[in-house]
Amino acid sequence: MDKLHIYNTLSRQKEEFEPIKEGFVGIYVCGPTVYGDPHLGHAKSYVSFDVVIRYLRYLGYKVRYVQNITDVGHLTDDADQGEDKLEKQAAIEKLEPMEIAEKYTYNYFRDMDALGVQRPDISPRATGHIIEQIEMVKKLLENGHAYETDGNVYFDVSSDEDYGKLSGRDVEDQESGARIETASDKRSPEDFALWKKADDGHIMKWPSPWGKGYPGWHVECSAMSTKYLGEHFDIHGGGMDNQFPHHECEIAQSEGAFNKPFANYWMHNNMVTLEGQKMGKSLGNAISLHEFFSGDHELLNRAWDPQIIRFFLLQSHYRSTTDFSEEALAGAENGLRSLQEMINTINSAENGSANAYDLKSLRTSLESKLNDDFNTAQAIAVLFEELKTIRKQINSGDIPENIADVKEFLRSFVDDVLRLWPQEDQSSTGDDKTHDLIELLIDIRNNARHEKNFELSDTIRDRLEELNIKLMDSPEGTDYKIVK
RNA sequence: GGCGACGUGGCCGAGUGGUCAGGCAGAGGUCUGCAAAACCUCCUACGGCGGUUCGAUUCCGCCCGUCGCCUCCA
Repeated sequence: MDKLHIYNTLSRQKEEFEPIKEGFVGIYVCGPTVYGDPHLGHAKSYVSFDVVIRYLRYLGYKVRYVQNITDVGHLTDDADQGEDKLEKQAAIEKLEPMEIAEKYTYNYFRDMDALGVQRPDISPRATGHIIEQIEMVKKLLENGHAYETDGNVYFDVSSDEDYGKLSGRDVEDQESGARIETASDKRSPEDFALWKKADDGHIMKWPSPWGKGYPGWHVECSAMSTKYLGEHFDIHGGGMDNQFPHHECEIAQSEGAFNKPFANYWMHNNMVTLEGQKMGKSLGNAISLHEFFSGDHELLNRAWDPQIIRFFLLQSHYRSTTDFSEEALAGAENGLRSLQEMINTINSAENGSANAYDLKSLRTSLESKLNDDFNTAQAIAVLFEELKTIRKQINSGDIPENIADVKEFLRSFVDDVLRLWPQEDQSSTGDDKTHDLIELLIDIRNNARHEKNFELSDTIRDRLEELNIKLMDSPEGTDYKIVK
């Protein structure tokens, strides 16, 4: 595809992307509720959208990326009965709710940084936008889409003909089988809370025209996306599990308050399983990202470099489910290393004089893959094939005359967009003394080899390998690399 | 019960109505004192049963299975 196409959940098909304002993209992605450490599901979602953002920028768009931090209003249970997740965790950890929010916001960014996820341009907190949320609720009341009962304000779903258009649901069909525990003051079970009255035990509460209370979960996204991206913007993203009810409610609120379309394109990433099973605390397999990075979990045999997890995720499509297992990750690790070896070889090639490599077709081919709803899996396949070809040329001594352009392009694509560039100068690599010492040992070993003292030469090689220093002989001499 | 997605070779995973995904693992070979790396070659799958078609893994129907949502979740 020569133009960017995005699968739009609203239409259930791929559509050519056309921004509202030429050259600019406003995108909102649902962020985390900060009451626990991020896990593989977060990784899938935010790595997926990271590539979306990076690729939009690569294409030359000026992007404003907004991703909320939910620190109030998200309930543990039924939207009417549950406890606030932050307050519940605060009780467990014996901390203030805002301490919980700070702690897990910190952990969230720490782990996302490790995965190479670019930070959003704006990370608005729900608690920092109570006024905006109250204003939004007032508008909905004025427009007849909401009603107040005894300090609670609910959205009146029956007032919105379009309700269900995103998730393809028909409100009337939802009753049977679903657990219904309607709060007594709601007119209809599908109505949802915009503002909740706080009882005395509630810590996080604010004054409002309806008394002291706190905002409903869905309204924060409507209020904050509007504040930073406008009432009508380009792309809204999030996990598939949020399609209903969260995103459906956002649309209802925003379109009900402003009487204009909300987001043009809705993107949803698919879910993650672990060894074929859904992850969940009750199943005992909810491993946090931090535990993956450190290997510190009883279900894990070893630590997994964040970049391996990123690569593994990008090898599948964001709209497919991803099943994690250590076996699959090990395969991904070898694949990633081999890809990065190719990049290193190409990147260290000197200027050449052989026929130019057809960079334009590589570029076109890679772009066409990402233009097709961000098909990173195919883009990576193209990279494997093409980089292998380039390396072959370099190894045979025919370095293309445009090798500098090739390097520059790889930087912009593999590093800036996919973020799979080889990690440079890790730990001991950059140390000059270490380098000199290894070279010294290589010299000694090569002398031994000339004298056919293979016992000594092999000892040197084996002992270095024990130190994770791998020697590679070639007709041009001996090279080494430090492996992790 | 309702809505939706999916089922690809040992593993992970794209994709398509009729020549190829790709990666990992494995096998053989070239090179090497040996190994590693690199290079060459091989391993040719599409849940089951029907239907449409000259031809289906790709379209349709049914069945089986897995997963998601319908209630908090990326």
